[in-house]
Amino acid sequence: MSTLFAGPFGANVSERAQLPPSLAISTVIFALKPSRDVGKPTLWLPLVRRVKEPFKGQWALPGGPLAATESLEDAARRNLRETTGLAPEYLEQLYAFGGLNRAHRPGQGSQRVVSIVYWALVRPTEAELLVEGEAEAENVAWHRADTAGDGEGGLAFDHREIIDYALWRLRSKLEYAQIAYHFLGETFTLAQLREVYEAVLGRPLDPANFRRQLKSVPQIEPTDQFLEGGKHRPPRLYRYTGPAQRSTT
Amino acid sequence: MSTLFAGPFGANVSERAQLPPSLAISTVIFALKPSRDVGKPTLWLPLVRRVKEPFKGQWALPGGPLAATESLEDAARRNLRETTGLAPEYLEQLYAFGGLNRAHRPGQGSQRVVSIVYWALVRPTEAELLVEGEAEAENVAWHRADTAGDGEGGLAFDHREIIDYALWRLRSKLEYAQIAYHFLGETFTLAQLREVYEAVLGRPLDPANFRRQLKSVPQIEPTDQFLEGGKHRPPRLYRYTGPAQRSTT
DNA sequence: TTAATAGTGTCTATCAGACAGTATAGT
DNA sequence: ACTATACTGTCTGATAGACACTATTAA
Repeated sequence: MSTLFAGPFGANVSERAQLPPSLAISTVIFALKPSRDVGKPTLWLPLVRRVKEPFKGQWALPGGPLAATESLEDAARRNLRETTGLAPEYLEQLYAFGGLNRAHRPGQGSQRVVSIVYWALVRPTEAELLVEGEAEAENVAWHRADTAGDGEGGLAFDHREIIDYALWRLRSKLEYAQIAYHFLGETFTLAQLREVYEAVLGRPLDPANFRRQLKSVPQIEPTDQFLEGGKHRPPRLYRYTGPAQRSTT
Repeated sequence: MSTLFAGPFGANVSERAQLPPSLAISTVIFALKPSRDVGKPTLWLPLVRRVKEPFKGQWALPGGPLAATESLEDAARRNLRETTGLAPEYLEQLYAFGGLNRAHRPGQGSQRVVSIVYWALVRPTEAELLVEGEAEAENVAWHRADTAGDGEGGLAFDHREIIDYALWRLRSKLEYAQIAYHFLGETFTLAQLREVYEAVLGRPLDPANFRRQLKSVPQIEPTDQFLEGGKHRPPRLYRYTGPAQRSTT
């Protein structure tokens, strides 16, 4: 606290002190997409290019200010729809970020911003909406979750750290909660579900043990359909019949 | 969304729509205190009495507005110190609450408030500061966490729901993280630690199994001291040597 | 027939819960 | 000696990881 007014930017700090902090909502939207580099699907997320300073031209999480007549979650859904055209079924609050120096480049004064960040999981069908979608599509693009911003001078604001935190939360939650289905379609094979786990956790899983564990979950019901078209024995399709969204955290 | 402007309070809603949402910080402070009703220690928390409308005279979580030059966590610590005199060593963000109708009694218009809520665990020695402490002590009092506000027309705002959510988070986190020590002093017996778990989880635990599990945690080191003064065989005192605060969530 | 994945069975180490049994203090 | 709690040992059922083995399709 005592170092707060020290340093070359003291004038900016005291200037900012006059303004009340403003509130913004951002969202980390995870989708599983096949990656050319790796043979297996990996985690991707849509980012929007900044058209204004600060960080003009750099990539940032979709988001915007909080309107006065909507709840936090409604604001997240609206911003998502407006900026990327997505309407994810799974949406949960991640964290409120309120550090002092996150709204501007170091040394440039601007208003203090507190961001309430949500995270979402979308299916491939939902993710396609983005590709065909909006007019401003050239300013929205998918990036790999683990490397977004790497060779481009980094992401805007503290969004790289926010994504890393969201990745950590996704991994933690996947291990004890039933959320992997939100990456997949209505029906899926156990191998597809295992690919989700492997992509998120970053390590291979034993197919036999994975099958045994998942079969003990009553919410995963086998259908009488099989996935045709593969080169080999067609796998059975399963369906998730549990609640669409689990309780918070 | 379509029902937002319906109903008898539409005028208030549109009035609020002109104002930007304001930001507040509140904190749920848990302490373990012996309870007269039950023989065992139970969870308590300090509440402050509202001196202004809305909810004047009712009990509320300690908190206040966010100053422009402090981080969210600093704001939580400052509000805590000012309202209750407490300086907890364990402090973590709980959730950001931003529903439309949480800042006022139903039917009374007022500005929209978004609250970022922190939760804290304090030791008995820290908790005593409150008793002797501040001048406005008559407006600060300890309440049982599970029943606070029950026979008094309820707590102010949505604070009863916030406390219930914090209780749920505390129970969840206790089961997989090393946080129970923050309720205890520098050294403690395994029976005391077990009492913390039993009070938080609300169920008895087998002393033998609890001992075996805790002994497999290297951060819990036995001292060569024993707790004298009991009526029976003196138990060994242990010390927690891990990091003071674990990573977020 | 072969390749490749789907799916089953089984062995083992680990661990949580239950609980019997021993140790040691105050009274 | 008695009692209450501290502390240890052991049995059992459940489960995760490793991995051998069988089944079924397309080419």
